[in-house]
Amino acid sequence: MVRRQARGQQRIAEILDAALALFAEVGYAAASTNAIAARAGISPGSLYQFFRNKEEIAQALSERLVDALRTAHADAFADRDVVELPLAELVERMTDPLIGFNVANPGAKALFGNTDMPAALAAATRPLHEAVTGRVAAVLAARSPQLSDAEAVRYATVAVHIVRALMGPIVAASEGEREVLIGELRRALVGYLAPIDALSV
Amino acid sequence: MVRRQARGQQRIAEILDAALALFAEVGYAAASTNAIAARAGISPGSLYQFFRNKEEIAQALSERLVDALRTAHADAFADRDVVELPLAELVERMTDPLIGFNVANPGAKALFGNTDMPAALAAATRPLHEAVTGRVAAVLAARSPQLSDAEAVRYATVAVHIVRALMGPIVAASEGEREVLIGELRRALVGYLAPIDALSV
Amino acid sequence: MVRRQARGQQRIAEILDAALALFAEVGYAAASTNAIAARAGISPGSLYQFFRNKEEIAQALSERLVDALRTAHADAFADRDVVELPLAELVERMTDPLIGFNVANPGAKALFGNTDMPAALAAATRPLHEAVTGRVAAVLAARSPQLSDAEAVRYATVAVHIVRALMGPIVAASEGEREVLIGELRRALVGYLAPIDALSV
Amino acid sequence: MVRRQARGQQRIAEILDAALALFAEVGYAAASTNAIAARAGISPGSLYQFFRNKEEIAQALSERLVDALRTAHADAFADRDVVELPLAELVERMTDPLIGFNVANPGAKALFGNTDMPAALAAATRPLHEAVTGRVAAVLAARSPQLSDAEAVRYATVAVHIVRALMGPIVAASEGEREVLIGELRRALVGYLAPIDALSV
DNA sequence: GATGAATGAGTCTTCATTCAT
DNA sequence: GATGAATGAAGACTCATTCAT
Repeated sequence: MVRRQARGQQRIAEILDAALALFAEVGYAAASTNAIAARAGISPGSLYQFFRNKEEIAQALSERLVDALRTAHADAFADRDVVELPLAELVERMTDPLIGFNVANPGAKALFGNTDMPAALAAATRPLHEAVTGRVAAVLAARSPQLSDAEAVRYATVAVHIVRALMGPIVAASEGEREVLIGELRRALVGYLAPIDALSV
Repeated sequence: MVRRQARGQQRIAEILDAALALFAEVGYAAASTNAIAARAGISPGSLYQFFRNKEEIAQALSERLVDALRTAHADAFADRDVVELPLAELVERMTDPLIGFNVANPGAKALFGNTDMPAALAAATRPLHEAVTGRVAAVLAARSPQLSDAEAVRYATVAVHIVRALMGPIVAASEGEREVLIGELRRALVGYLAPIDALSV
Repeated sequence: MVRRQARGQQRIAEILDAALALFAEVGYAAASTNAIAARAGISPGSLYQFFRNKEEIAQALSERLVDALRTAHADAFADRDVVELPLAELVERMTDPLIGFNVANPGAKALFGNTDMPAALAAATRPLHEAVTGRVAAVLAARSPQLSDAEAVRYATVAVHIVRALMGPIVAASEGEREVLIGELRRALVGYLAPIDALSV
Repeated sequence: MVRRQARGQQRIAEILDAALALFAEVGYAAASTNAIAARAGISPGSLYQFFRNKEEIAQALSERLVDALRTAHADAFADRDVVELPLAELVERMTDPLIGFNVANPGAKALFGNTDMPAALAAATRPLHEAVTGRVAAVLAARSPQLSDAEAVRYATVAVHIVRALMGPIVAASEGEREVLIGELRRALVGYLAPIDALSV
């Protein structure tokens, strides 16, 4: 039984890998479930044994991203606390794992870096976006206790949108150009956040 | 003959209106040509008398946006020159017509505010993006002559991405929330551009 | 009024020219009436002022072929009578104008050299085929009075089918190869007809 | 699994049967894939599980014909060798299975007896025509070793065209008329081939 | 007579999803 | 659980033909 579930988990992982890879290549809409199944080495019917529909795949993938990001985030702040860092370094530490993940999994763009998704996809990826935004809001609130919840969320939302907007170009850029763009992204974030960051003077 | 062509022009306008409205509701991919035709009050065949394929509709729509933006931009700077304004006001003047247009035509988001388009759409809307980015780059270069071309284009690209990223939320927001978001957008742009704007000391 | 009709006749001729040219390039089925009209330099509506439907164009074209062939045939036997010639020369004289016409108007293949036409086309071109077959049958009967009508028609039908079958390759062949194929066609016809030709000993 | 594939093979056969029947009735161009599917008792989507497009159906059908003809040909010469027969009997033995097959499957005319095909069909059926012509050329060469390859192929091509040309009438004819036409076809072939057949004195 | 927009059924093909085995 | 055939509603696009001007 454990064996069973283990195999099931592996199948699920394989499907998600296949989906992510396909999303990277052709985008969410153009990635057919049959193609995902084929790339995962299973039959279409089997795919539907694990996911009720295409949307659920995106959902599961989103959850996987949430987990990965949670871990990365925790790692990034393992040694120092969020309130001890200068803003520039904070931005760097928060931004780096996100970029790293997206560069490593370009398919994530379809879930994270997309601004105009079909309604279904938007719904499926909402938890991902909320998780990311929530974490950022928490950090901002921690550093600037005078912020209301609404303000923290608003600033976080804007900041996350900026990150998402530049993720596409960053992932698509050549090695060299990428560094430059990452620099610009950080500069934009610092420029935006400095005025509302209590720890920045 | 003139009558004919006048009617033709009107049909084209009606089709583009219908397409824009549908794009606003369901996005580019989900807007079927048959649905566009139906909404324009014509038959599918008629649509193809004016556009060779779906992509061409997006293209024509893009051109319409380019024209509208060119006009709006010219109007915005009719009285004062680009190099005479403080950065904050410059941002406001450049940003306002864009926002106004997008709020009035929410379908524009599918063409302008989208980050992950099907290849065909991306090709069709490239001129639009280049026109917008080019205009911004020109303004930046005019204010900061020490910038290389590449730098001007890079800063403009990033700035435009930021605008596009926030256009979705701005358009979707309620009246009140919208103003707040617009304020944040401006703050983000000023924060990003001030360090490289020669006129901002 | 005469002027009117003259212009009408010319329009008809232009349409038929356009149709023939298009048939040559893409075949009957793929030649759209709109394309024919465009190539004739008129509007689709105008085309239907002269022909009630696509089939009628093929019909008119067939009639034109019938006329052309009648003339060519008459010319070919202006100096000598059909019963005075050796079979080989007879075949040559009957075959030459047909080949000449088809080489000059490759579109004719769609009407004459086709074996498996849509029912409508077959009906429209029947008169053409009957005219050609009828003429051949008449010649055969003139030379071999002992043939019954049915026999003359049957031999003529087979002979014409052979000609049609080889017309495609002949028209498509290069200059040099063409002569060889024409030779083979003649040999085939002579071989087939000699046994039933009273004048061939 | 074997069961599965067996069913697949049967479906393919059913589709090809349906296609052949429809081709017989309305020709290749007018036979829609939906109609083929309907006649095969399946949905349009199912058809595309076995064939990537309409052309591939024609291709598969051609291959089926090639196989059937190969078998028939082999049977026809099981007892005697090709070089031992008088020309008239050779013609009969080569011609009979072809006629038999076409009479039994009148749709074959669309693939085999057609002279003016859409480009796609022509490509799909080339192997069929080459197989038939090749076999005839081989027989001619075996009987007349002095023939060059080019000559053998040329004579074979012409002979096959003659057969194709008369196949339509033969298939369409009534029982009685058919025999007569078959006789004429043989006579035509013998008349054409006798002069170049070394074994016919 | 001419124009060209309009029609709408029909074409090939795709794809998310289901179901018998 | 797995398989892969089956489904059928769309989708983009075409084309012979009609009709208002």
